[in-house]
Amino acid sequence: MKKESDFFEQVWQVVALIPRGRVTSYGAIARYLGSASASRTVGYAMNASHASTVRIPAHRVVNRNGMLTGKHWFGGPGVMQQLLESEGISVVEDKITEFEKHFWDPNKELTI
DNA sequence: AAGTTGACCCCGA
DNA sequence: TTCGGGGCCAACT
Repeated sequence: MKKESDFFEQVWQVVALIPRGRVTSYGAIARYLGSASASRTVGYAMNASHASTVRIPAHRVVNRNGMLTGKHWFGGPGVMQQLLESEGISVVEDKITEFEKHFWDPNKELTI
């Protein structure tokens, strides 16, 4: 069988499992996949999220500081923030307020 | 095959 | 506090 479980698909799976109103970080996903230092690759996978057949809530994935680094990739500035606010997440200056409260760690919530 | 890129993360000055 | 450099992994050219 062809390895459907590409790194991208694994990332998409985790992101797709993010509950509404929660966010996670690239590093957390990378660790969940086993490659703790592959945080950069996780972001790269997000770039290819549009290739996935399922909708990938990439707006729920932010950097370690809770900053919306990839908002520009959503087709326009403010789109990512609006999506987060729509889920009850406050975003100020491209940063998620109370990021710790909204943080969702796959290693913690999900069982490997 | 080799070099470059990327929506990152960590440490030092 | 802000700024700079290094490291890590996978995909792209």
